[in-house]
Amino acid sequence: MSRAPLRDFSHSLPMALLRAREAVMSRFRPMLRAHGVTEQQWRVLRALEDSGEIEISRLAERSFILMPSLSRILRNLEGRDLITRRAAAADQRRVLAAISPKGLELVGDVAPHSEANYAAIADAAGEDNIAQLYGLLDQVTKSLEPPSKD
Amino acid sequence: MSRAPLRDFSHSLPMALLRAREAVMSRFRPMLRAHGVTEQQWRVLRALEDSGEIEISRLAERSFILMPSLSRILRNLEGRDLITRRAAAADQRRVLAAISPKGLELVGDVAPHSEANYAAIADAAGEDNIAQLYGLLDQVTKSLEPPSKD
DNA sequence: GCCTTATAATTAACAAGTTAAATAATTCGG
DNA sequence: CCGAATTATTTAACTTGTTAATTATAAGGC
Repeated sequence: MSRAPLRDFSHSLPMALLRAREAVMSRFRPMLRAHGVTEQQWRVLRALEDSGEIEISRLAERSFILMPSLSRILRNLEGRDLITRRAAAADQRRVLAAISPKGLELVGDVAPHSEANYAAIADAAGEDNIAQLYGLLDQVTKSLEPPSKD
Repeated sequence: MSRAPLRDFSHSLPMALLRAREAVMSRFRPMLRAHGVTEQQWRVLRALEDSGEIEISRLAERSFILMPSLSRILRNLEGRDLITRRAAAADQRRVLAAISPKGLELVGDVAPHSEANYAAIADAAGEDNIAQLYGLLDQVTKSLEPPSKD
């Protein structure tokens, strides 16, 4: 038998994950765009609403956005008065971010549409499949992450 | 009971997919980088090796890269003599791309490392989990895609 | 109290994602 | 044939991802 060629191109795990993510996000992006926020800006606003004022390093972890990207996103959101930033009193290196009233208002406007989308997705794909997918994704992700250092 | 707040921020399907994808890709990117290609450039080269000379619209579908991005990537790869581009004889609008000998050589160099990485990932996450994940991703993706128009 | 080292955040530089607009070639109706 | 509508690709403009370098502040050793 001949040497196995490269894995069949259509069967790549990163591609399958990308495709699935795109299938989901394509249902969200138009709605977010209509409200003037990108997917990542929305993640940041949601995370800030969830956490209250928070160090931006932790915000980066929670929203799963790298610091350089987050830095630009916060500059943008601050410029639109959707968030506030201030240096921490105890340590001037640390920056604390918080969602503003205007930001809260935006989240309030967008949230119902977001929830409706999630419901439509769960309906189309099947609640059970989604739940199973969550579980499997978490499991695989954890097994691939390097042993955490704390 | 109070109105349910927004879905728990940590339980978003797009985020779970993004995290899983990042867990996988973080094992590939350094290796690809060492060979001077990005993840997307690698996808394009692999797709071209797989398909032979092909219309770039179809290449976009296969590599799951939007045309504007692909256009830039092909310009880059052509500039490095890793691929060739030419107009189709029958229809001058269409552009055909093909991998070059130099591109094939690069793929040959990178492929063993890529395969080793896949094996390590399958080992770490469990073959069964990966297979199950593939199936579920395909299923969910298909159920969310709009009914194809052909 | 200094000087080195470490840490938090930003900036830089380049590649890619996303949407819209522009360009160029083809098809189609008359 | 000829001009309007279509189709394939590229370009434009803006945002984000990725890695490396830079800046500013804090912590520790002496």
